[in-house]
Amino acid sequence: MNLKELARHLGLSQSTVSRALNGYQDVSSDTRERVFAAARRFDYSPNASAHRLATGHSGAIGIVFPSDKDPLLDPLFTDFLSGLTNSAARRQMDILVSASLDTAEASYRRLAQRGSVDAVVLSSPLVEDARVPLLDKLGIPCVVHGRTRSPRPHAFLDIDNEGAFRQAAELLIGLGHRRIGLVNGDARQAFAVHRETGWRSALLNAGLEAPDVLNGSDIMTDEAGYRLTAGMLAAPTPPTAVICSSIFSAVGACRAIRDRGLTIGSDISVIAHDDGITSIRPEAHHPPLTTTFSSIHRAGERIAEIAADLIEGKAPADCQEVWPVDLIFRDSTRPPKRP
Amino acid sequence: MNLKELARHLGLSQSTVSRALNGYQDVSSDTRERVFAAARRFDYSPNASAHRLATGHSGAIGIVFPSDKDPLLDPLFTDFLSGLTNSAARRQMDILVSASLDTAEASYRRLAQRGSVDAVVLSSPLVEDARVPLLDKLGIPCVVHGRTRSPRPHAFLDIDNEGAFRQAAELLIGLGHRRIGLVNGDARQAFAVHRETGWRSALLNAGLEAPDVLNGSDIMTDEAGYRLTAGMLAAPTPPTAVICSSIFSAVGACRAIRDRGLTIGSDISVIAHDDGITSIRPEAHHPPLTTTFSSIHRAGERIAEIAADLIEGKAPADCQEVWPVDLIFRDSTRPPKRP
DNA sequence: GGAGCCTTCAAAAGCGCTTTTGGTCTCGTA
DNA sequence: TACGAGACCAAAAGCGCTTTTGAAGGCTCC
Repeated sequence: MNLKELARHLGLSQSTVSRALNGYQDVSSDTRERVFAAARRFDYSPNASAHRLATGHSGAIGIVFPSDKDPLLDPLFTDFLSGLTNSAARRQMDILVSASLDTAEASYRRLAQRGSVDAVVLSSPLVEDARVPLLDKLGIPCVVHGRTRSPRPHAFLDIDNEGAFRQAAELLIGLGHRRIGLVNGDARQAFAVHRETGWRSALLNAGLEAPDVLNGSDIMTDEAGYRLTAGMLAAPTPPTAVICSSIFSAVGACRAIRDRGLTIGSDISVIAHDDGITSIRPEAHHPPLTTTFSSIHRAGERIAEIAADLIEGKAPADCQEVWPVDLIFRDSTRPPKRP
Repeated sequence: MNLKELARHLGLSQSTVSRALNGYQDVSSDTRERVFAAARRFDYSPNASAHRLATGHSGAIGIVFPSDKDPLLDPLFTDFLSGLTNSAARRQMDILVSASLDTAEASYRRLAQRGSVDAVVLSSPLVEDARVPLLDKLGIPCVVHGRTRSPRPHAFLDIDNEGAFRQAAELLIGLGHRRIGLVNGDARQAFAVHRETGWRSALLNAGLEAPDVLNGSDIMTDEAGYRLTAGMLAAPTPPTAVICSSIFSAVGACRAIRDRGLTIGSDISVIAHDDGITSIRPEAHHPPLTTTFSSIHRAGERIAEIAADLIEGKAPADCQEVWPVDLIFRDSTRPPKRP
C-alpha cells in the first residue's frame, strides 16, 4: 500500500493525501479525517526511502563505534544507546550505528556524503578530539557526550565530572582521610582529566598532596581496577580511601582491598562513580558503596533531543548542558582508622 | 557532488557513470577507469536515500531494543552490537537500532511498512517468542540470536548452551562434587532453559538429584547472583559448587561465597559463563575462574553475515548454526572438601 | 554488400514521496 | 454585479539514483 493507491481508493490526488497526513492547513477537516481513517484501515505508513529522498533528511542520528575491539568500548554503551534510541523514536527518528572499519574519519565522511544521517553523536571524546573539527568541516551537526577542546563551540551534554570528584574527595577529607587514591579511566579521555582535576583541587585546597602514586589511570575494567588499587595498597604509605571512575573498576578495587585482608569501609573507604547500569548495583554491595551517580541512560535520552534540536537549526552554542552529579552517601565511606 | 554533476564533468551520461561504478560489463575498461578516477577526485559517493529508493533495498539491518528499561537488556549487548556493526559494514550495510515505544510488535510492523530495513536481528528470544511468527507474517527476513520454538524453521545462530552446561556440570561431578547449584538467567529466556537442561541431564546421568533449591533463576546481575548463591549456601545441605550463567552473576556469587567466610576453589567451586566482554575478565580473578566461553562479539559478526545471506535469498532453514562452547579449566574448580 | 551481432553509450522511465504551481469554487465586500 | 480573498484540491516537477530501452557504430560472416 503506497500513497498512490491510497489516493486512488479515496478518490483524491496524491498531493492532497500527502498534505492531509502531514498536517498542512489547506485541507478540510472533513477530508483530513477520511484520509486518516483510510490510512489506518489500510495500515499505511510512508516509505522511508522515498520520504528521505524527497525531504532531503535521512531521519536518523548516527553514532560510530570506535573500532573493532576498542577498550574504550564499554558495557555502559548499552544503557546509553537505549536512552538515545527511546528518545529518538519519540521524535520519529532512528539511530544508525556504523562501524569504523578503516579510520573514524573515513566513517564520518562516508556518513556525510551519503546523507545517511542528519546528525551524529560523538561518544568518549578525547581531551582534544579530531572528530569535532572534522564534522564541523563536513557540515554534519554533532552533539558530544562529554566535552572536548574545540576552536568553535560545539553542542554537548556532559556531567560535572570535576565537581563530582571534588565533592567525593572533600567528603573523604571531611571524614579525616589524608591519603586518597584515584582509580581513574584512560587519561586521554576528557572526563578522566576532569575527574583528576576535581580530585586534585580538593586535595590541594585542603593543604594535602596529590602525589602520582595515588593517581592511577587505565581502562575501566575489573582487572585494571584491581591492579591499580593493589599497587597503591602495596606502597610505603598506602591510601586510606580510593575513588573509582567506574563500577567495574570498583569491583576490582574492592577485590584488591579484600585480598589484602582489609575491610571496605572500616579499613579503606571506597567511592565509585555509578552510571546507573542494572548489571552491577553499588547499593547491593557489602557494604553498600558510596557513589557519585548520574544516569547514562537519561544522558542518552537527552542527547537525542539535543540532536533533534540541532537538526532543526538550533545553534550549537545554545546546546550545551552540564548536569550536576549526585553524591550518594552509603556505608563504604567511614573515618580512617589511623588518620 | 552528485551523479548528474559527475557525469557532466566527464562528458558522459548518468547511466553510463552509474553502470561503470556499479560494475556492469557493458562499459569499456577505459571509460570505467576515467569514471573511478573522477569519483575519487571529487570524493563522490552515491546518496543513500536515492540509492535505496531506486533499488528498493534499505541497506540496513534492524534491531529493536526490548523496551525502555527492560531487565533483560544487558551490557553484553554492546559487544554483540559491535560485532554486528563491523560485519555489516564490510557488506556495506548499516545497523538501524530502533526502540519499541509501545509494543515490540508495533515497532517491527513499522519497520516493515516503512521499508527502513531489509532484515532484522532478534535478540534474547523467549522459549516461545511471538516475534518470530510476526516477522514471518510481515515478510521481513529475520535471524535470531539464540533459538526459539517456531512453526516454520527460522534462521538462527545459537551457542550450545545445553552442551556447555552439561560439560560444566560433568567436570564438577568428575571432581567429586555431588551438590551443584545453578545460578541461571531469567527462566523465560530460551538459553536459560537450555542451560538448565544441560545441568539437569549431567546430574541425572550421574545418578544425582537436581533439586529445586539448587536451581536458581533470575536476571543476570551482580545482586541476583549474590542473592541466589547466598540462599543456596544457607540451605541445610548447601552446594559445593555453583555454575553461573553470566560473569555478572558470578561476581555476585563470588561475593556471597566470601561473605560467608568460604574460599572460592577450595571450599566452593565456581564456573561462570563468559561472553568475552572486556570489562570483567574471569581469568583476572583470584582465583581465576573456570568458564564456559563463547565470544558474543563474534556471534554478532556472524549474525550480520547470516542476515546478508538471507536478504540475498538464502532459505532460513539453511541458515542455522549452533556453535560449540569452550570449557576453560582454571583454578576456581577443585575437588570438594567433604564429598 | 547487406543481414546480424556485439560493444558502447544516451535517453528516459520509474522508485514513492514532498512541494510548488495553478486552477476552481465559494463567500464576503464594495 | 464585480472582484479580490480564501479554502480546497489536482497536476506536475523534482529529489538522485538504477534500470530499461534503444540507437549508433564497428565487426563478422555468408
